[in-house]
Amino acid sequence: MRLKNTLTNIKEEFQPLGDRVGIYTCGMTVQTIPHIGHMKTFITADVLKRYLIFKGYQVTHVTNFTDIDDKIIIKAKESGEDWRALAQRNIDIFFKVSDHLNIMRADYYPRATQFIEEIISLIDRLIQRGFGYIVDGDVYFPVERFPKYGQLAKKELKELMPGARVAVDEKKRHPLDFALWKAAKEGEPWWYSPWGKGRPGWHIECSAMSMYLLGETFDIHTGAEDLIFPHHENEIAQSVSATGKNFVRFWIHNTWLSLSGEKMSKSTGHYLTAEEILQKYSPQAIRLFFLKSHYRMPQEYDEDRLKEAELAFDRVRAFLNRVEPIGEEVLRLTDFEAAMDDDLNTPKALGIIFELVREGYEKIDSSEAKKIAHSVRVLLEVLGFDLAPSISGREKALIEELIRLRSNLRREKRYDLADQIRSRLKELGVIVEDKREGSIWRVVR
RNA sequence: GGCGGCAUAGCCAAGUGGUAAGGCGGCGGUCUGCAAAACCGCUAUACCCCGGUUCGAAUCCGGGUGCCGCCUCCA
Repeated sequence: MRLKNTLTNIKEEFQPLGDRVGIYTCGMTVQTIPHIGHMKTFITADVLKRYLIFKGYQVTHVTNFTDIDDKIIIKAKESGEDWRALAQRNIDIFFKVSDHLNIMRADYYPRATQFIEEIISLIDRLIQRGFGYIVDGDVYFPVERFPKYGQLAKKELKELMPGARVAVDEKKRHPLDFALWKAAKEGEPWWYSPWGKGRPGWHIECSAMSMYLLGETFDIHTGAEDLIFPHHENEIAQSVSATGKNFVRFWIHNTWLSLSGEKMSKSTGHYLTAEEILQKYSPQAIRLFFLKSHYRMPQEYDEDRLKEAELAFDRVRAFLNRVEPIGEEVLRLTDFEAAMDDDLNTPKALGIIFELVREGYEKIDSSEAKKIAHSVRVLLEVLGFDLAPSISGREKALIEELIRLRSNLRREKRYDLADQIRSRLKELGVIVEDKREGSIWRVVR
């Protein structure tokens, strides 16, 4: 399997370091509820993880929450809510949305505030080794002391334009030095540290938590491309400086989701929440919308594309509804794996699944169709599509009773009533189709 | 100023040297009480432009144009 590594900018053959594949996904700063753009990142990581598991790897997956930072403090102060309650509320919504989208739960969901001790000892280690300096209770990382600074983002220290958009803090020795620890101002939350009361800087938590849970060198770190600089660059600088070891072997970054041609961003308010999108579209359609485009290609949020995905997935679901899956063998598996092995080419993999579906329809009443149904099921599940029925047994029995009644009406040519039942069921999300051999039905949405 | 990404049919989107996957839409047909679904056929002489390399290029090289992003917090 080859994965495009941001560090080297080429597709590299992936081999795990040890028995288990360690994956760290940069999670949310829980100052707001998740928007649809966030979900692209978590679905990308989900597909990578599911595919690795499918290939037989043991995976340890970590997704963090940044539950303390400037904006959380500001927001809490503005609303009068306790900052912990605010963070928890957003975390709760994240889980609700994430589960709804059938994103596999990570093995660990560490929070910055639960790792203060580890963070402090990591900062201490950095200071001991000369990679941290203290100014008025703040601790900064001196980027000039790390020769490879900029290697991930392919930036040269002297070519960067510090202060281009934000005033340079005169406390720092170099404008790009970043805070490992921030002294608490009046009224802010704080923890005790050797440098006084304060809180961790943004980047250090990810180094502390990932190394604690996955080891000082681990396999895969994922996130959206906007985190490459400075966040991931800083993670590397801190971690390597503290341990003297390589930090992450594969850096995987997905693109942003844009909205009306502009980046979707919570700081500008230019975004749509995940919850509102889930009101309008099925989790499967949303997943299909994302996977139809390669994770590293620019993608625009577009309602028409979502509607399209809904129709396309409905066709697949209707096939699986009609044909009982039978068999062991997964057809087209070699093609599917070749696509996925090539840096997770989900658009190509989906193309293979759609080809199978068409072939299945062609041979709808044959045993071949049953084998195809089994194959389609397996492959869709590798990609994380939830194919479980969305209705209860009682609902199913009721619907089938109505269909039976309607069939009798049709036999008696009482089409007015039969059509009424059909259109009423449609309003309720149950599609009825009359075939030569009888009526079939399925649930949409 | 530096760095990176993208440009393929009506729309979305794979394809990185061998003659254009897939999805949605559209048109014609089969089937059908009607509807729907499904199936069949058609829907890019062609991949932003110009030049080059090659037997052969959407794919490689050079030069343009356009759009987006990063160098602030952001998934």
